[in-house]
This record gives sequence, structure tokens and C-alpha cells, in this order.
Amino acid sequence: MSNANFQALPGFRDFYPDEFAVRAHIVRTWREVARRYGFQEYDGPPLEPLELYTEKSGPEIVQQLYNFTDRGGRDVAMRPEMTPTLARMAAARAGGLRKPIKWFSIPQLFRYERQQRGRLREHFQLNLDIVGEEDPAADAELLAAAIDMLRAFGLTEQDFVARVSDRGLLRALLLHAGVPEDRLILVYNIVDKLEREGREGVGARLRKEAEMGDDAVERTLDVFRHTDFDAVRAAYGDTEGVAPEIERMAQTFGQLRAMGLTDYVRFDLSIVRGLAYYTGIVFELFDVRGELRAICGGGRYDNLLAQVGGVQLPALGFGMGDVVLTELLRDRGLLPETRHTLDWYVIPVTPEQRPQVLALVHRLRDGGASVDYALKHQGVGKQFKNASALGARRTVIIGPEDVAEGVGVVKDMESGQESRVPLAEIGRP
RNA sequence: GUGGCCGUAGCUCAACGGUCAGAGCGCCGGAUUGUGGAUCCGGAGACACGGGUUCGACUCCCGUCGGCCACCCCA
Repeated sequence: MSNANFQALPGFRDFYPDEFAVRAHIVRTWREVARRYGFQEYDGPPLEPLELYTEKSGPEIVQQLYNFTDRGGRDVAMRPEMTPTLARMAAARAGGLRKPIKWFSIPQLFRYERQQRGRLREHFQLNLDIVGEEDPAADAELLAAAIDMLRAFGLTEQDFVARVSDRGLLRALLLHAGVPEDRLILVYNIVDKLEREGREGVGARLRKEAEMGDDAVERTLDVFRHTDFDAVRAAYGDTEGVAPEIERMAQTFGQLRAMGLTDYVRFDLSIVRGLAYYTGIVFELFDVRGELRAICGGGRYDNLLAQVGGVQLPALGFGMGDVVLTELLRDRGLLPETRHTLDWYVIPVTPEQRPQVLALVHRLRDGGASVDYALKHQGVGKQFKNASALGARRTVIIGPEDVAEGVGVVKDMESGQESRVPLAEIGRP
């Protein structure tokens, strides 16, 4: 506080032990669910060639890159997302990897943007991807994994919902509505704002920015009038070009129903997502109260491996950041108590017993126990206070008489029970 | 990058244009040289930084930095 020059950079976090414990809990839970789903962990470089992002991800990401030119004259960027790295890695060894490839990673990602609640310049993000499977079963599997990630923290359908759309279906519907093919991306980005700007605002922008006629604008807005999948199916199920996309989504939803996850899923065509490379299903997980930013987002990107690595492999995945998730868990009281504990705390009565204390401490540690003791000599009362504060389950007191007899006084800190135990037997079952 | 609000100990808060800026929790020490959680006593610790107005600024003004919110955008 006295020296303002040495704060963490804006948007970057210090993790003090209590905060690190929260992060560790989140990462541990992510790994556990990934394991249940049979995914393997990988990682890549935190610094990548700038070009890996400039072409593939769209302007949204490129505007906010942490990038610079290195001493070798290379344009580089700290990774803002993991998917291009994954695409490169998977493509490079595509021939030798058993499909489907089910991988996950927990990279630290960076973005240069003004920080706000839930949005920093750095975060840890679970990335979970399936490469090499185009069947809608993979879509359902991925979405189920995203949902179960949150369920594993104790969140329920009362807390969050997955809003699901599909770029392929949306594309077919928009083409049918009269949107020119070369303006699809533009229209995606405009209708993405439906919730915020309303039908009027979006309609005006479609006319102005996408230069669409009144008729096409009306038909485009009509697409989003349907709020549930069955209604869309009823309206467009027989439309040429649209029907196969609807059939595909129906399969995905059917499988989610079989998994018992229907309550967590809501069809919502207005979910578009900014990234340019999505080609099929796209989804975002939101807190039900709508107080926070998206907790998780992902989708299918069947052309990215071809673009990045020259290998035509379908793929899909999602990202889930630690920042919004931590806020949500804190709001719902789902962060666990993070209390430090020790198996043993060993107490010399006078400095003369330190050799015996050190020998015992080290032997217990060798056996795998967590053990601590006072690094400088303190009164016994003081040492007990510390043992208590550090969460020691048991203490061993060693005084002059004890050394003479080769014993220590083992005390159970919870019950207060004490017993004299030969030093060589302390810690033995 | 633009705009608005905000900035007092590690944390949560208080005070005032005029003695030495207070409290609780936490931290350190002691009561306690063979026994913890409790209690009591003591201690360290802050006006974000810089400048201006004023006899006097934590208070008013400006700038910088930082935080929150909105825009932008979204992991």
C-alpha cells in the first residue's frame, strides 16, 4: 500500500493461500469430471505465433491480444484461447492418434482488455475437446460434460442453464429467410444482440448494415420468434436444406434426454458466439438469475483443423473459466471450507530435545505424514497454540525426562487424550 | 479505448477544514520454562501517489495510479 509501484498489473491476480485453495478446488473438480468422461490432459505453449489467432478466430479476439515482437523479430501473442493450439497439436499427429481424440487442458489465458467483474486480463480456463467424430452423439457428450462440470460443484438446474443453438441450423434458416450467403457472418453478429437490442434494433441494423430488404428482415426475425425446439421443428421441419439440420439437433437433444439432463438444456437460436470458426452446435451456460457473464461456452468447429493443420477432422469443444465460476460458487455458498491441517505437531520442552524432535519429525515425514514444529524455540504453551492454529490432529511433547526414557507424550488434540509412547513407535499403525 | 461512481491498517468499518486519524477481527509479544481452543494485558500496522487552494487538507480542487459500473466486447 505504501508503494504503489509494486502492485500486480491490472487484471492480474495474486493467489494467497486461501485464494489458491479455491483455485485448486476448481481445478481438482474439473480434472475429476474430465477423468469420469475419459478425457486425457495435455498442454501447449503459453506463447504462440500471432498468426495462429489473427486469421482463425475472428476480429473479436484479435483486438484484445497480448502481443509483441520478440527478439528474433517474430510476432507472438500470449494465448487468448486454447482451441487453435489444440487444433495445431491434434492436426500435427492426426494420423497417429486413435479417434475420437478426447483431450482436456487447463491453460492460463490472456487478453488485453479493460477489467470488470468476471472479466480479467488473465484467467484459467478448462478446455475440453473431442476431435474426429462428427456424429451428434459427440455434441451430446460434450454438452453433458459441460453440464456435469457444474453439477460436480453442487450447482443444479436451479442455478444454471445451457442455452443451445446450432450454426448449421441457423445458417440454413437464414439462407431460407433470404440472407445472402456472403453476409451470414455479419448477420450472426447482429442477431447475437437480440437480447440486448431487441427486435427493433436488430431489424434496423439488418436493413442498414446487412443491406437487407424489409421482407428478408421480417423473415429473419421470424426465425427467432420460436423459443423451443419443437416449434422450430413444426415450422421448418419439412423445409429443404433445413430439415437435416433439425434432424441432427433432434438427435442431440434426444440423447441428452436419455442422460436425464433435459432440465439443464434450453434451445435458443439467438446464441451465436463471437468466434468465427464455429460450424455446428454452439452453446453457453448461464446462471439462471442472469447476474453473471456466461460461465462456459463452446461448440463445433469442423473446419479449424484443416485451416490450422491441413487435416480435415471434425472437432468440438468448450471453455469454462475460473473467474465467473468462482463468483457463482461464492454467491451460492458452494465454496468449501479451506482449513489448513497437519497430522502431527512435535513440541520440544526445552531446546535440548531438538535432535530427538528433528529425528521424529523427519521419520514421520518420510512415512508420508504432514508434520510441523517450531523453527525457533518457544514455550510449550505457545507451541500448543501454534499446533492448534495450524490444525494439528495430534501433538508429541518431548521433554528431558521423556528423552531419558525414550518416549514422547502423544496428545490427541480433539479429545485431549494423552499417552506415553516409545519414540520409535510413534506414527506406527 | 470512452463515460460515471469510488479509494482510511491485512480484512470490515468509523471520524473531522484545526491537539497525536479510532474500533472490531486478524497478526506479533506477554500473563504461561510440561499443555492448545477461552480470557486479560501490551505492541506493530492506514489517510493510494503527486501537485494545488488554505494560517492549517484525510477532508476542497486537479492530475496519475488502482477498483467498481456502463459502453465496447466477451474466455
